[in-house]
Amino acid sequence: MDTKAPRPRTRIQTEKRELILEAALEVFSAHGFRGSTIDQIADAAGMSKPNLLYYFRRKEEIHETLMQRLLDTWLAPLKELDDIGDPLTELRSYIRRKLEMARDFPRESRLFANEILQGAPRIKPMLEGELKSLVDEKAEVIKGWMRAGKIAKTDPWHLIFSIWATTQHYADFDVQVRAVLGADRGSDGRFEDAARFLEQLFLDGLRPRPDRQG
Amino acid sequence: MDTKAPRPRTRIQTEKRELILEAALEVFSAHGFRGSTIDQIADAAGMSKPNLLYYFRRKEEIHETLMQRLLDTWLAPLKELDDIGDPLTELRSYIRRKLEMARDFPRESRLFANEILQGAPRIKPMLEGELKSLVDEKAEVIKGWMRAGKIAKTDPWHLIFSIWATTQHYADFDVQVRAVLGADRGSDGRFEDAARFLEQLFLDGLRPRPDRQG
DNA sequence: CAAATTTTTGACCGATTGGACAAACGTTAG
DNA sequence: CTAACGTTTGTCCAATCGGTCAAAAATTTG
Repeated sequence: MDTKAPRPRTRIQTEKRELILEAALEVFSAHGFRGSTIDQIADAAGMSKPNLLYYFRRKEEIHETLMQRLLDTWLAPLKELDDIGDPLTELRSYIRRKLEMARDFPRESRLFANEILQGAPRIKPMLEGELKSLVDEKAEVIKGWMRAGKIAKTDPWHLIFSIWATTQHYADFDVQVRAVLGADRGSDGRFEDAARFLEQLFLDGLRPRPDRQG
Repeated sequence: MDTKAPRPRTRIQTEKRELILEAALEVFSAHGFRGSTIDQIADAAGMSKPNLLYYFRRKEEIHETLMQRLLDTWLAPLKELDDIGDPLTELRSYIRRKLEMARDFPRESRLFANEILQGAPRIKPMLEGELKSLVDEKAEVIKGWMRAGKIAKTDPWHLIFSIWATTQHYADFDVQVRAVLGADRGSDGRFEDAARFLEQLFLDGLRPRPDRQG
């Protein structure tokens, strides 16, 4: 005999769950897990607390669902880092893609940062398993490029870290970036400036070199 | 007539306040402000909650005191960035100093990261005032180096951001770094590897160049 | 020593929190 | 229409939280 068949999901259930997750992303990313209350999320989703708890039985369940979705989209750019094509171009577009994600999904970035900052209590196994495997695999690809003389020889793991750090910084430390750049420069051109800077940094560094064009 | 003269501090007061701040740093940096309870801090400090509240009347008072101290030590390395000496050497030692701080004061780094992540509710004025001034000033110094052809021309503000991001990453995302590097490489040599990598990144970038020595 | 002052504690309080629950309401299929 | 099922709400609860308070204990001062 089979155990309880999991009921199919209603139209309303699908919609409302989506609404809740969107609201929860907003709230969790701004205040962290413990800093957020079910009431806040329910408010943001335009429903009552008991109603919200009808769709997600516990606060943790919302957070878990959110994290699972997040991780897929979050690692997608790295998965796309491929051995085909010019190495420098590949890296450059990886950096650009990560920077675009920081611009377009800052809440997701902050949700992730919050989790890691607190010691990753809920996703440590994933970090040590899935994430480590993926990074190790891509590190091998990068090592290949180095052996082939296509890019400078250096530590591929720390290279990946530095790309994560510099790009996500613009989402996670957004308030600080805005404050330092000021109202004028802190707005629209910000990400284009960052993209230009990071490209130059990762390609050529700071050591002055003779102008490559007249 | 003068208003209440603020009583001088007792020996016990000085000691116990220090004990509490140390405990609070541990707890706040691990769980964030809202995620931490006075009981946790009192426990970590080896005293009862009412006893702790005898030295700091409110939870926020502990956090404020902690933040004030933090900011001084946190900005010290940037303040030391001086116009004397070789620019590349100056930048290299700034990076090294920041990396050492991430290694030696990871809790302070995480406390700061927590505050910024949540939108810097308690220190935004400082970011827009003191911090912005300091960064603007140092950006001018760096611009001078660029005009003099001592380092490559690029955006000095984003350069500073990238140094902050890459170095603090090793404190704030420590769990992730450890998980990805694994138990073996995750331990001692980690910071030396990072230092070597960052030096190479910031000086020469990734574009392959002919070996500078036989 | 004794008086004054500082430090520590146990008991307590009101507010907030995550969550339970049954009853009411809405929707839909036969 | 009506029975069955899905949805929503008001009310309630126990636990936890930040913080108070008076009184006990320890320390300092004369």
